[in-house]
Amino acid sequence: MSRHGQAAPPSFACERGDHAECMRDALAKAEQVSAARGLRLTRLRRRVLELIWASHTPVKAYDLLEQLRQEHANAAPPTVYRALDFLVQEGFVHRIESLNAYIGCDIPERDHQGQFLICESCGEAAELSNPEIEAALLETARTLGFRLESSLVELKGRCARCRQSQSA
Amino acid sequence: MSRHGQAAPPSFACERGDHAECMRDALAKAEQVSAARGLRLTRLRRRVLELIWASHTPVKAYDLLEQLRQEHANAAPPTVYRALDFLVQEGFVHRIESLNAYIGCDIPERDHQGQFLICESCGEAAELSNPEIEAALLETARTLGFRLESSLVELKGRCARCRQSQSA
DNA sequence: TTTGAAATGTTATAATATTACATTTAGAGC
DNA sequence: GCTCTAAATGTAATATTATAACATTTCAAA
Ligand SMILES: [Zn+2]
Ligand SMILES: [Zn+2]
Ligand SMILES: [Zn+2]
Ligand SMILES: [Zn+2]
Repeated sequence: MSRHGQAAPPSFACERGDHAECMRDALAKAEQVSAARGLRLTRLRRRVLELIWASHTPVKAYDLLEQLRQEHANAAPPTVYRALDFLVQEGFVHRIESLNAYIGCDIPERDHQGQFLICESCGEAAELSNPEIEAALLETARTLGFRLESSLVELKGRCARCRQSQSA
Repeated sequence: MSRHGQAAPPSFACERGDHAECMRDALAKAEQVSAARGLRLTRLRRRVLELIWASHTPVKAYDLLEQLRQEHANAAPPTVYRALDFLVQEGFVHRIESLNAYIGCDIPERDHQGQFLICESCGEAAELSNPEIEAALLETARTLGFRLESSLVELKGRCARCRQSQSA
């Protein structure tokens, strides 16, 4: 239920009609996880997380800053970068390196790195966790005697919806 | 032959004793490929490529700029960024997104995206092209109806040599 | 030899991120 | 409740990375 239209394929990134639901769930989970870990999800950090989830596409630090300033006159770059550091550190958001942008993660309780599909047409990004990709990465590292600490996978192209709606 | 020491494992990135050889080969290949494609590998572009190959680790744009300035007083940011744009575009170098840095590619004749292993201890980076990783990425994209245009894989950790020499 | 496109020069500025130090806040222990 | 401390935030300055805009030069094709 709660689909946008009849014929359009679902968004690959968020299939719910109401993205605000995603946000509420994410914030609730962030509260939970923070409590469990003894972290301080302060008003500021929570608000930054909320602003990130409010967007359908990955958000840039200075866009967050601009939004913050409207409700918090003395917000400055460190304000947002510190909040982002915390949120990334704890897995509530991922940084997408190829975009210098941030996106919420809906499974912060699981320790992992993001793998992303990014549509260059609509700008949406979807997180994957494909065990085959992970296995191939681990195996490659192992073969080369490399101790893998972190991995970054960012795939760009066009999502199904954009291909369909734009004749390609 | 041409090994560095007795017991040390070879560098995972460049196993030749003389890295200058890598550079000479890369420049010769760049000349070849440029001629074949009707490209202008100008003195400036060639020099930037040479500076990139001269380093054992990925090089940052402003480090290149600083080096260029010593022999070319009016070098400015656009000087280096334009050369880099050309070199990346034509596949002579890859950009490593997670480092904001550039590294030479020794197979510019083959159209591909880099996949990298990056040692966080010695800073060296090695390009891979693991067909299993590629297959897993393609398959994932296909399954989601995504038309894949480019992919980015950057793996960080510690190389065999660093693990051995630093007791881990 | 003209001439037009590509490359480079030049200046300025945009976009992204961090350092350093001061102040405030929130919770632990009393 | 107080006190103390560590964490979080405020604040100013600056570092790093990258691009825009327009002028000039170079180079090869016609
Ligand atoms: Zn995630
Ligand atoms: Zn799309
Ligand atoms: Zn390559
Ligand atoms: Zn190493």
